[in-house]
Amino acid sequence: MNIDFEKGSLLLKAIADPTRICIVHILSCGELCVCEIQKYFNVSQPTLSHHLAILKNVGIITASRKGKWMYYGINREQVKLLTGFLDTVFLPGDACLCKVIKEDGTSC
Amino acid sequence: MNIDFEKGSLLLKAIADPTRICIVHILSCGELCVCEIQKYFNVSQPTLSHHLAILKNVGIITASRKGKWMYYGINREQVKLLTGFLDTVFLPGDACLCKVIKEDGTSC
DNA sequence: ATAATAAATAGATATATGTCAATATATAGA
DNA sequence: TCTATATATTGACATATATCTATTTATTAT
Repeated sequence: MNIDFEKGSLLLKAIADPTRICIVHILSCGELCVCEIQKYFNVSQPTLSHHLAILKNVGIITASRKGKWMYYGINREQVKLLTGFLDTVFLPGDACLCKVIKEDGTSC
Repeated sequence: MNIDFEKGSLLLKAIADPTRICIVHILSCGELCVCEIQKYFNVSQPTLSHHLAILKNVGIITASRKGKWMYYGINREQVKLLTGFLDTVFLPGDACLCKVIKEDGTSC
């Protein structure tokens, strides 16, 4: 069970933005369409769309069209992957990469 | 108990980098000096110093000089703050900001 | 078909970030 | 005090990111 720091970083980067972390917070109570989400923020529609695309690309939110509206919602499975990743990262022990040295001499 | 998305984002940004998340992982087993940490990575000494400074600035790692060496280690309290922040962000319920609208009409 | 609404894409721009080489600072030992 | 070692700082540069306006695409209703 190797830790994928690249993948983990992508997940973290996706939520490491004030607007995006607030988006997922708002969505944690249930699905919302873009125009509903937008009421909570002071950003343009394209900017919001951009943030939603970033969150969706890493799988932390889902998107489903219902008529004219695109509904976004939290993907709890991916959230679990994220928290699990963090747990592993901060867990000391025999599985830590400080015990492993790769061929090039490094370990990460 | 308000959620500080700006502060949370700073914490997340600090670890949302492949090198830095690996640094904290390595440090999770115990304190190490810079030259020991460097063995695990393929980056220059100034670059590593820069990453360590970022992690230290948000309080996720500590620094203590011992003679010529600067030892860095995990700050478990700050890690708890981070995981607690994430728990709150993803927790649905009455405390969610989707129920709150500020004066300017937004909520985040 | 046409118009209206919802959302995404394209293109531009300013700022932030990660990296390195060169240099400076700090500490210990001779 | 001089030298060697450990780490930090500076300055430069390329890439990534967040944001906007303008436009396009998708869907529904008239």
